[in-house]
Amino acid sequence: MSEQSFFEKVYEVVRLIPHGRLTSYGAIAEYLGTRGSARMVGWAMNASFSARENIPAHRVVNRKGLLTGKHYFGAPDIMKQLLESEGVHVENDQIVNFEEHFWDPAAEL
DNA sequence: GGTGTGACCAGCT
DNA sequence: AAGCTGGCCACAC
Repeated sequence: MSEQSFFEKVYEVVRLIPHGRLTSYGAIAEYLGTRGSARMVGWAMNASFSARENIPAHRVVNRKGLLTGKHYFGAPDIMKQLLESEGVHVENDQIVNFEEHFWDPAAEL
């Protein structure tokens, strides 16, 4: 298991995010044991577009529930529509009731 | 093999 | 109160 790269771990956790749920970079980083390196998770997401399989990166937002990486989806509206498509309300590039949709891998896994 | 980077987080001013 | 800086670690050149 530990043979896989850090990116692979992040990808798998992101894939395990339930439909209609959200999590933060720091939560994933903490679950992976690299709490101080939340940036690594975000960076892994950037590489996720290079990944062969589709990574639901739109389910990952920052601690404030803000769609920081929306611009990286190729269009600023894709991330928002993906979230709304899953029943998650997004307003002003921010998740509505983020705490309710928040999914903690360390708690669920 | 060293430097730079990066979709963050938390603390300090 | 709000803005800014530093720190953190893994990957690419």
